[in-house]
Amino acid sequence: MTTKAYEEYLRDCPAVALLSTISNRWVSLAVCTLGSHGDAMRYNHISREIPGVSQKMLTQTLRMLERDGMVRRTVTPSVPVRVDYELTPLGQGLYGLLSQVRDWAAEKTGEVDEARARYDAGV
Amino acid sequence: MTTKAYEEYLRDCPAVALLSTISNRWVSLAVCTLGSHGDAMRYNHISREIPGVSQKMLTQTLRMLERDGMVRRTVTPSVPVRVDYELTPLGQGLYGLLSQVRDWAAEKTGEVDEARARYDAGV
DNA sequence: CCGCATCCTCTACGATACTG
DNA sequence: CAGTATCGTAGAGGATGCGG
Repeated sequence: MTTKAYEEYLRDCPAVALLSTISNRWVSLAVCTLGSHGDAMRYNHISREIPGVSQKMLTQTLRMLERDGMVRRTVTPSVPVRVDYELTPLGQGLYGLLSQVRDWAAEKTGEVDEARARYDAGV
Repeated sequence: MTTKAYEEYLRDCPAVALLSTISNRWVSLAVCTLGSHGDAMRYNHISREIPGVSQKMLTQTLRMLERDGMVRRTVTPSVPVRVDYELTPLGQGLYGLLSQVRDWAAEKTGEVDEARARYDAGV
């Protein structure tokens, strides 16, 4: 439900609000997918790169990113329709950060796994 | 439910799995709070810095971070009990990244707001 | 091919109450 | 103070089917 106090926090501190909307697995996966590919990608291409994402969530996430100015959506009215997505400069800026988080995650996976094993054993 | 394909994706690609667990608002808020404060913080102190977070979510998040080796939890058995949380070197590494995302969010808030206004008007 | 609408299921999360 | 335990709900998110 998100408390009243939290909603006020978000209203008073837009940076936290934006951080909160960015801190979402579908957002980071979508941005990283688009960013690492480099140029525009078709809808099905993106969905293939994120195995298991439902079209609902993918569409919803891409729309949100488009609304926030992170992604440009281009419709080519052929038959069948062709829709391309690409990061805007703003989105590329975010990708620059998120890709570092992704790389950090890749590098630290082992360390985290060990910590988990230690924690689970120590209980 | 998270599809079978997605679960396999997480299993096959631990970096994505870790990225997904990090990409969570409570995680980023907790890490940023601990990181920007610099040294150890008591439970109530953290909760005051994140207005509106429920104790349930805060405890759950801190436990997860502790299990993943990002946070050290220190219990001082006085009366009443005193519990301190601080980032481990691993957690500090993550903070180094997340703080950049936070700063970026702060800087780009205006740009995002404009994009939203444009999008909403354009519909 | 892209994606909206519908329905339905789970689970994330909040509220509340109780303990060492 | 710093939790745990329990319960209830809103909303995330998946499955399915239709339409341009």
